[in-house]
Amino acid sequence: MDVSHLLDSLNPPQREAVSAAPGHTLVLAGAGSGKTRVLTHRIAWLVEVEHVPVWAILSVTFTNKAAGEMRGRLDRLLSGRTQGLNVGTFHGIAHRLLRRHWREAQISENFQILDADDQRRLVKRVMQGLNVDEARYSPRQAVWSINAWKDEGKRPDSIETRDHPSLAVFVEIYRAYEGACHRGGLLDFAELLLRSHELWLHDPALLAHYRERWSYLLVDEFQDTNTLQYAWLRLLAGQHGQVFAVGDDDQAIYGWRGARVENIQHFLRDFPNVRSVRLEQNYRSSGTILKAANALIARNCDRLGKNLWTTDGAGQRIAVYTAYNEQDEARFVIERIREHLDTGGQANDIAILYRSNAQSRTFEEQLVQQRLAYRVYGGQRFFERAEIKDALAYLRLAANRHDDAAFERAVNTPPRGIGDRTLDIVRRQARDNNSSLWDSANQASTDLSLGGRARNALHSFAKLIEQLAGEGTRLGLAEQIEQVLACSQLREHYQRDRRGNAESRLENLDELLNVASRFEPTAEDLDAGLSELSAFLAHATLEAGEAQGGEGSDCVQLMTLHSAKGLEFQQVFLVGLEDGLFPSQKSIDEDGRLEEERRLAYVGITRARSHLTICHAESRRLHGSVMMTRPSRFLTEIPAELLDEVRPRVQRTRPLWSHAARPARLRDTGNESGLQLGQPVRHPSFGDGVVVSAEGTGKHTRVQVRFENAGSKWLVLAFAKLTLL
DNA sequence: CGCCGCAGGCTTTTT
DNA sequence: GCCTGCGGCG
Repeated sequence: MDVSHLLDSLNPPQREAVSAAPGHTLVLAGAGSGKTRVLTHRIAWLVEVEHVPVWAILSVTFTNKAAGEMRGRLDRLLSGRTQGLNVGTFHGIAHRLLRRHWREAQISENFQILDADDQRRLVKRVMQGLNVDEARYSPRQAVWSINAWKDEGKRPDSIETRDHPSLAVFVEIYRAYEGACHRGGLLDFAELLLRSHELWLHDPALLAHYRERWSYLLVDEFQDTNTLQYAWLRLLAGQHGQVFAVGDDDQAIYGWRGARVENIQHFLRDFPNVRSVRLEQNYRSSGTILKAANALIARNCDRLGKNLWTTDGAGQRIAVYTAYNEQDEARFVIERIREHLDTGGQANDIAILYRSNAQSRTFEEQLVQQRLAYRVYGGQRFFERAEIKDALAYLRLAANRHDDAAFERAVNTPPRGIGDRTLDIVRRQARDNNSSLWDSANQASTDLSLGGRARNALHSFAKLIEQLAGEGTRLGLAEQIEQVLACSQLREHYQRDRRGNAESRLENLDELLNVASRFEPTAEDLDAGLSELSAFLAHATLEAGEAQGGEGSDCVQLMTLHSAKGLEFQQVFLVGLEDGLFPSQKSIDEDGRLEEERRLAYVGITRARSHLTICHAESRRLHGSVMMTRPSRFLTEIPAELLDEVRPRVQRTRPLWSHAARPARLRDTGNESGLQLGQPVRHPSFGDGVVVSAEGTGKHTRVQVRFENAGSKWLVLAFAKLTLL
């Protein structure tokens, strides 16, 4: 068998991974080392050389984008022989599994998926039903706890609360929320995974079937798996399944949402005879950029250890610019971009990467001013827009009357005289009878606990939904949505909306019709028994779509470091490298969180192909007040000989501000209190520190002091016993 | 019902 | 500083 077309384009370690003998394989793939290539070629190898039937292969990714990319590459590599090959996200695969086995999983046949927003609302409702004091127990935290528990595979009964009474409140919320989800046929994202895991656990025959069926498992971004996903994979693999895991512990940046890098080590421990392969040759960045990345990441402990190298030359040094403030930083970056464009460069080559979304604003303002095309990643996605969710809520309700989340949304949007008073009665009744809002509303519209007007309103709402459900079954998806928009008067509602965005809302609704008319359920959807409507609704929630269009157009890209993972750009501007921003203050304050920030910096640096520019500002407006900043510790961790200071760094020893450059608000505070930003001070209990920010006047003056050993504190000047040093 | 004003929060994001 | 959500009022 001639396998040259699968191996020729690969380097020796890549080849080793792709052609690995049967068994488990761990590929530690450094940034830019061709991991997707290895994954796709491995699948092709299994199919063409090992003669594994495509349906026996399950390839799991985290994002739809990654899954789509993989599918596209495989189509080319296998020249279209990918019928029946399973490539998908953890959630997508779990979803299909549950659609097919809803009975065994003990869930409603036409269950709906809750997105983060639906989940938040529902948890809040549940908390109100339980009379939980929202000031003491925030809905935010409740949602977070529930998701964290689910990600750990825990149900309310298996959570130990004896030592933590306050935890018990959250467990009760979790329990009540589970009840509400069950009644409404609703599954949140984590539930998809947890349910399918439990489905296998409780149904050995079914598990055996899937173990038999999917005996070749491939996992991308293995460092991002959480406890539940790992358990899911391990269960599915069993004794005979072969796992091919690809990951990079140095690019693990999602620990804060439950990802466990340790799963890489667990894989080596839990699975027998894992062959591991390191991919360290980098095909993306210049030698200098790789040196910087290597030096930085070498400061982390507990690494599996990798050192990126390239056959390319050193290339340019990394430019470092010290700006006055965030305005100056943006001005500098945009000037550089102008230069690049003026010398014939493409805007597409350029990315501005930052730690937090709030930073994009300054850049956007100046890009607009300079009339440069740009695109900001992140933000609201298409199917998460209020008007879209409003329209879909009617369809959801038509498909499943007991969907309380959809009911809450649709019942009074547009306003039809079903106010909070009425709804509260409906909600209480639903709670008392353990029924859905729909049933409760229908009951309320006949009994006399409500006024006539409210009864009528509820009654006509119910009629509307029945009508949509009745006529809808004969219509195509787009017609069905059109019918919703017309009959519910949603369209008029948005037309009347004169808060300035009526136009874009209507455009979005039109786009919804477009999307719906183009939509076709996949073979897998149909296979799992989904109707066109259910498939569309699931698609809307599981693949909420791009946040912004303009994908193909030539523009500068702005995004957070997190969203930049997996991408590469000719020229990267890494901005806001200041302690407190990047690394973020929270990760400095809390123990053991710095390494993840450092990995984030590593991800940022390794996005650049040839030009990397790092910026930091000496002062920055953050949460409303101006802060003095220090260059990020990560900047000092890059060897100086790799850096090129664009402007000599201002001496950190006084004067920090020339009189003219000092912002007015700061000057005021400075004059009155005799304190200057940067002033070293001593506090009787916190020790020595430096004034980094100030606000207020007279006896209300508060200063922020960054103490050497006690972190940052806001102190009221009149009371704090500060000594000037 | 809908508008307005105030308080509180505030890193990162996918599914 | 900006956004969200809530409560009060017309």
